[in-house]
Amino acid sequence: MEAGAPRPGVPVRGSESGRPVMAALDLLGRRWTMRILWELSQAPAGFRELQRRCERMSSSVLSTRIEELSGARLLALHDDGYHLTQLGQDLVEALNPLADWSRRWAEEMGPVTGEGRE
Amino acid sequence: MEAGAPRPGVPVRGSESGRPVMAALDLLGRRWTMRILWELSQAPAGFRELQRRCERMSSSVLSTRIEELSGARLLALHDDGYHLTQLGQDLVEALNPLADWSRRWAEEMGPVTGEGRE
DNA sequence: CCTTGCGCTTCGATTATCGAAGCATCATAG
DNA sequence: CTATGATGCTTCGATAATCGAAGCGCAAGG
Repeated sequence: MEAGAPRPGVPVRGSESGRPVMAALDLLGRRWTMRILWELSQAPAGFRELQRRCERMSSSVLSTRIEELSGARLLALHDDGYHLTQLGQDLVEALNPLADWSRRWAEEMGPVTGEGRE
Repeated sequence: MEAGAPRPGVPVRGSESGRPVMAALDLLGRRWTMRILWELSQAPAGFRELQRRCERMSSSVLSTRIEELSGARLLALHDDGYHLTQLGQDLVEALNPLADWSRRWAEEMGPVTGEGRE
């Protein structure tokens, strides 16, 4: 059985507080979740195509994540596949500063020291 | 053995691309990571105190996370305990829009149906 | 009928996380 | 010196999350 998607106002994995941001962090903190949102922000996709785009993530997990994200009203299934809701798009936008930060982080960490591959 | 902290420029759990933002998402996507950053942004804390603040998270995981986050230069240990680096503080700030979004999300999801604890 | 693609489920194997116990160290007290 | 209690951190068996290949039911095409 499913524990269900985290929702604001309800205690959540890793936090008893039920504060919205904690619920969000819990939802986003699950594997593949942010990647799915990112991919769908680029273009809608059906189940199998989404799986392909996410480097062949496990279908069982994709199924679970779709359930959670649908329940959280971040995405929905149309004729042309899954796509973000307005709420979902807003979330992706809220994540933009993180992308900016990560670039600065990359610089700070310097050109890959040590055992960089490639 | 440790796989090591994700670092920008190096392929990462859930992404072969090595794009900085994916490395960041991988790092943040691990359990307790964001919570640890959040707690340290409120005030520095030693190992055991940090564990207490995070609702008694597993010490083994805390140890692992500290290793990862230190390696990523987001926190460091001083005499007064662990505390965020500048980079770490910047990350927490980059996460602020997420907090804003989560409040709107909470509204959209409607007044907690069922047994909400407010 | 046969094949292809679809959304999605099942289930055994692998990995991540948990959590109680313990180790080594330091400080204070007796 | 011993004892006690705090620290940072590790160990390891148990549980939960994730993986991934196989398959189901359905619809469309040949």
